[in-house]
Amino acid sequence: MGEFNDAVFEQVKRIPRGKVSTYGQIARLIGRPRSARYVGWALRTNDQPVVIPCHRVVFKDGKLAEGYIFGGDGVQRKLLQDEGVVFVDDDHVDMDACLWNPAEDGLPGRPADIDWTREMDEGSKGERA
DNA sequence: TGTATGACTAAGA
DNA sequence: ATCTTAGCCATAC
Repeated sequence: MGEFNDAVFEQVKRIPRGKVSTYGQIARLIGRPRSARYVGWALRTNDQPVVIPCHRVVFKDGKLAEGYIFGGDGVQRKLLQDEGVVFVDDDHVDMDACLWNPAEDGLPGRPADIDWTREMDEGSKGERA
């Protein structure tokens, strides 16, 4: 395994029930803002249902990954809905209401006024409008 | 060893 | 909304 994978799982496990995160958001949290793609790869190689709530990780636009491995089509959506996640249609989570804000759950040293819902790249990291 | 390949995302067409 | 391309990590062969 590697630090990258471990860091991914560490962050995914922090996603609270009823909320979702995105691949890109996880990537930024572990300091690899350009590696969103490999977050999915990490989860792929270690699907531990329940222990690691990877069903709470979705696309930035709220869409669910198509080739979800847990059990097939619709399973991920059902899991999320059971947790209280709201869907705007069959394939899209209501990101406006359900996107997890990492700065909200007592993370030390992280200003609460950073807008984590916005994409950031290396250059603008930590800056606010 | 080297290469191919993915549960992504932003930007441009 | 859909399609392409670049970016860049861990694995499988």
